[in-house]
Amino acid sequence: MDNASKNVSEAVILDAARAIFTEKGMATARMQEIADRAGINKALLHYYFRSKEKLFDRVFQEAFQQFWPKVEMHMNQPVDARTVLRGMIGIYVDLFVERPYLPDFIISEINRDPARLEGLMRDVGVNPSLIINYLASQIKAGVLVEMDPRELILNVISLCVFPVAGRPLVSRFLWQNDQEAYQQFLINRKYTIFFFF
Amino acid sequence: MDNASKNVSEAVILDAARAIFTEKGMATARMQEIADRAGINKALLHYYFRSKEKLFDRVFQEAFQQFWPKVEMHMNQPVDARTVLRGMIGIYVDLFVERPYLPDFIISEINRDPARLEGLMRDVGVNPSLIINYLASQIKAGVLVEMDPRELILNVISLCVFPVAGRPLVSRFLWQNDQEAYQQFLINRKYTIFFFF
DNA sequence: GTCTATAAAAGGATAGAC
DNA sequence: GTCTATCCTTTTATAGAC
Repeated sequence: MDNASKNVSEAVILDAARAIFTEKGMATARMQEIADRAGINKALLHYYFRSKEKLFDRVFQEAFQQFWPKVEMHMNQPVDARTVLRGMIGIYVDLFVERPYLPDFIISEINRDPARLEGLMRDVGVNPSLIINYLASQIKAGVLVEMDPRELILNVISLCVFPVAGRPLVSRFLWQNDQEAYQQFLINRKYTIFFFF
Repeated sequence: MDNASKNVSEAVILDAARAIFTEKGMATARMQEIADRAGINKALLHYYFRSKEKLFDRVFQEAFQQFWPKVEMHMNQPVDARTVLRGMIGIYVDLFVERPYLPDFIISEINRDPARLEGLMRDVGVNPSLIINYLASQIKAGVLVEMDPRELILNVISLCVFPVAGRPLVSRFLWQNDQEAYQQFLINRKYTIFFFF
């Protein structure tokens, strides 16, 4: 199909779909709402993407990719492991400041259909053993705290993800709904999380 | 209404609704599926609880209560703060081993409708300042690590919640889908999380 | 490629018999 | 209290004109 012949480009639709899907999830999102946001008609959605499911798949794969930051780049730099770790935390904190709905979106939809994972990992080209082996060697060398490397990764991600995914809960319970203060706290996490390791 | 006149008790329906709602969430859950699981007819669901929304509210309030463990009990015991903290971690680990869908259920539904929080906190009688003040005094006394008490609580809960909420993701990525090993790891967290503090 | 109008399906809710 | 049958609304998906 010729791209020049498309007036409302796929990109416009995908932007709208991304916003609605990540905020509401597959089950709650409505095709009508996506069409409205894209400034087009419902029928046109089905013209570009045959079904809600197919549109969702596109959006979700892109979101899943975001969630697996390219930490491999950092690993090859001539810096020590603590700097790599600091960089990884920074990537997540920045990502979630920009896209706060991402964590709960990924978690919920994977829980809804875990079988989806296999295809995603293949398509996105994820290779966890790279980072695990790197951390293992650095731990053995005494550069990082003594800990199972998988547990190290899991702890870092836990500390990055939950404060964002559980934001309404946490900001209400612990910050008395002071959204400014909580937002600042989340940004500062770039440094405070690192103190643990 | 007379309880003796009920053959299929509310409890049976609530058990079924709890299982379906916590696993699939409000939007994905189907009244038909809840009825099937309870071994009854769809119409009977509406007889006991007028609507899906009302049935969901009952289930969700009960789930929300579970999520706010009664740590106040522990605080009044003549034990040091580190023991209280260890007890709090144990409560969460045990709860999530028993009800693994709880964390994502709470997080997702609160994100879907944050306004719900106010009513819930009133009904359940939550008072966060109790535990915050207790931890603050213990930190000042040097019993616990130097840290904003709210951040301390948030970190503990993050480390307890994410490994469960993100289980399919984490067990596939980092444990190569070895469910037995991952389950054992989750149980062991009762001790490993505590090492951080 | 984009629209209006409409079909088709799914799912929550009610009527009425027993 | 429990069931079968049915209604009604919502929402996805398609037909067909321009």
